[in-house]
Amino acid sequence: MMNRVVLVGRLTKDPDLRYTPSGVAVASFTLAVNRTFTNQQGEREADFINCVIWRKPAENVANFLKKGSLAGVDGRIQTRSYDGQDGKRVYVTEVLAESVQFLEPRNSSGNNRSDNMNYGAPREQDNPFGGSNNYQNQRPQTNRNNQDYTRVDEDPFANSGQIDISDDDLPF
Amino acid sequence: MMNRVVLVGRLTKDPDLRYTPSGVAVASFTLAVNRTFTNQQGEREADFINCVIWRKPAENVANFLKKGSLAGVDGRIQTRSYDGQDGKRVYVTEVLAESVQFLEPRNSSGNNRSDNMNYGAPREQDNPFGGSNNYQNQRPQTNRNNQDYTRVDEDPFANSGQIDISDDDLPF
Amino acid sequence: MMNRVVLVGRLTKDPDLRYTPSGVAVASFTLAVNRTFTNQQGEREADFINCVIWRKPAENVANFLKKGSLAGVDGRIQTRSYDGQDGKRVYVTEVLAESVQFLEPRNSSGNNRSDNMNYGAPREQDNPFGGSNNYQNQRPQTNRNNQDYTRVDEDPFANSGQIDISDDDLPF
Amino acid sequence: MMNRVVLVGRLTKDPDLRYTPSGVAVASFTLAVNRTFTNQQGEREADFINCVIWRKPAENVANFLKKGSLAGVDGRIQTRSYDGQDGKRVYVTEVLAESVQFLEPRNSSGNNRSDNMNYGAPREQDNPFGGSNNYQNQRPQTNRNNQDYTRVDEDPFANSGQIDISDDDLPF
DNA sequence: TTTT
DNA sequence: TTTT
Repeated sequence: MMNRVVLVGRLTKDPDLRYTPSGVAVASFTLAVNRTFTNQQGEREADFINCVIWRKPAENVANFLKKGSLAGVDGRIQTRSYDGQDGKRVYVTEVLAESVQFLEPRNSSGNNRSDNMNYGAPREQDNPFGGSNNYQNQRPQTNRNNQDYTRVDEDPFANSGQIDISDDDLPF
Repeated sequence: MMNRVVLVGRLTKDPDLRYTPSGVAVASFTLAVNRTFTNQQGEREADFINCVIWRKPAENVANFLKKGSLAGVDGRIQTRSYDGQDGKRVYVTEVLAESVQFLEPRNSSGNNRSDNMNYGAPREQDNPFGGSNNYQNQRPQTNRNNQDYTRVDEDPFANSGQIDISDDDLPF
Repeated sequence: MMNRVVLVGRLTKDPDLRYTPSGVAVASFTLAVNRTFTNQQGEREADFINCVIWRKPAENVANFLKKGSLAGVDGRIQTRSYDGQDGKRVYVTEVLAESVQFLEPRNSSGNNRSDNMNYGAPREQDNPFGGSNNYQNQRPQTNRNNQDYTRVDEDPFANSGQIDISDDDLPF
Repeated sequence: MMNRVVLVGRLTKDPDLRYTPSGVAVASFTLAVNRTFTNQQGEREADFINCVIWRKPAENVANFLKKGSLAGVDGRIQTRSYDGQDGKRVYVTEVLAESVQFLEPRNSSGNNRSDNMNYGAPREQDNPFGGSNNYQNQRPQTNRNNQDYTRVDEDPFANSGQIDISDDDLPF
C-alpha cells in the first residue's frame, strides 16, 4: 500500500550488470550507508544494503558508478525467495531502485561524464511498454571495463547466490 | 549517510515482544505491503517486510496492533548478521522502525484504544537516556492477550531463527 | 537531485478537479496531517499540506476521496510562482503527488469502491505519452457529486487563488 | 499521522542563523533541487525549497554549509501562518529538517571539516529536554564568517518576511 | 562478502 | 529572492 525508500551511500564494489533471457538489463550493487550514531564501543557502523535496478538505468549505473561512488537511491523494498543450492528456501530483502542519483563531483574520478545526472528519470524510457525502446539483446555502447556482460542463460548471479534469473523477476 | 523508509501495510501476525537481559523491550513484526501492480500472471503480489522497534513504542505495538492491523512505519533499513545453527553466517535486512502509526479506524476491532496514535513520537520517551524513563524489567500495564512475555535469557527469538539477543543490538 | 515526500492524513475538503485547455485532468486537495507531539500549550496541532495530482489519478482522487478521507500520498515537493491579483509575485510550495493511496476501510462511507486501491500506480496510464490513453476532454465515468467539472478556460482555480492554469504546468 | 521528506540539493545562499529570545538557535536555508526531467521547452528546472532547522544542528549548518553546498535533508513538511505587514495572513509551507547531511567531498571548498558528518543525528542533543544541553544565549564556537549573529529581539528574519520569531515556534 |  |  505504501513502500518508499531513500538512501545515500557508497558502492561497496563495482555494480554487477546482467541480462535476462529476453535481454532486459539488471544491475545489482550494495550501498554502504554509514550510521549517524556510534555503537556501545563508540564505533561508527554502516548498513550494507543490496539494491537492484532494471532496464536502461541499470546500464547507466554500470557505466557511471563504481566501487566507492557516492550515490542516492529512490525506490522501494522488495522481498523474494528462491530455492537455495542446499534445497531450502532462501528469503531475500533488497531495494528495488526506481532512480539512482550520482552524487560524486564531476571531476572526482576522471572517467565519469556529466554531474548529477539522474539515472531513472525520463519516464518514457523507464516505462517497460513505452515508446520504441527495446532492450532485447542490447549491449551498452559505453562500457567502463570492457568486459563481455554475462547473459542470464549463461549462469547469471552465479556468485551472488541466486541460481536463476528470469523475466518473471521484472518488477512491472 | 541517508537512510529512510516509509511503509504502510498490514501485520501478517501478532507482533512478537521480547526483552533484552537488561530489560529493554523489542517488538518484531512483519508488514505485508501489497504492490500496486500485478505480475505477468496478472496477480497482485505483496512484499513481506520484517520490522523491529525498541523500548516504549515496542510495548505500544504489542498492546495495540495485531494480525491484520493496518499500520504505517517510519524508520530506516538495518543490516546485521549472526552465526546460524549450521555454523554459517546469516545476513539479515530489516526495517528499524522509529515510529509506528496505527491506521485502523478506532471502532474497527473493539479492543483498540484511541485512533491514530503515533507510537514512537514523543521524543523524550524515545530517547534511551532521556528523562526518568527506565524500561528495565518493566512490564506493560495493558496486555492484549495476557501472556507472560518471554525475557531474552529464556530463549528469545527462538522461533525467528535468531538464537541470542543482547543489549548490543540496541540501535542507539 | 533527490526529492521525495510521503504523507498520510485526511482531506480537509472534497478534492477539486479541473481540466487544462488541452483537456488534462488536475486534482488539488489539502491533507491535514496531525503532528505526533503537542505544542507548549499541550495541544496537538496539524500541518495542512496542499497536494496536486495530474491525469487519470486525478480523476480517481476526485471520484473516490472526499472531505475526511484518510489517504496516503507519495510524491515530491514542487515550487512555482505566479502573478497575484495585486501585481506581486506569489510563491507556492506544494506536493506533487505521484500516487495516492486510499486508506479508508472498504465499508466506511458506502460510496467507495474497492479498498486500498492505489491511484497512481499502473505506470503505463501514468505516462503522458504512453499507450492509447487520451484524456483530452475526457469526463470521468463515475462522478461522486455529478457536478459539471470546470474546464480551465472557464476560470479554473478561481477560488484557490491561482488565476490561470495552463498545459505548461504539467509536471512531465 | 505520517509526514516524511527527503531532499538532496544545493544551498542557494549561505544559511541564515538566528536565535529566539530564550537563546535557541534556528537556521534557515533554501535548497535548489534540480528536477530530473525537462519542461516543454526542454529546460531542466529546479524546485527551491525552504528549510528550517533548530538547536545544535542549526549551528552546524551555519558553520559548515554555504552557498552552493550539496546537502541532504531528512525531515517533515510544516505549515504555519503569521500576519503580514499588509495586515493579511501569510501562509508558509516549509521543510522542518531533523537532520542535515553534508554531501560535499572533504577537500572541495577548503574550509569544511570532516566529511559527511550528519548534523542532526545524536539523539540526545537533538532532544530539547534531554541531557544538560542549554543553548540559551550560546554562541557557536566555530563561525565561518565571524559575523555577530542577530538575536531575534533585534529583528530576526527581517529580510525573510517574517517579523517575529518566538519560542512558540519551536517544533517540540 | 563490504564503502569514504 | 535562487544552486552546480
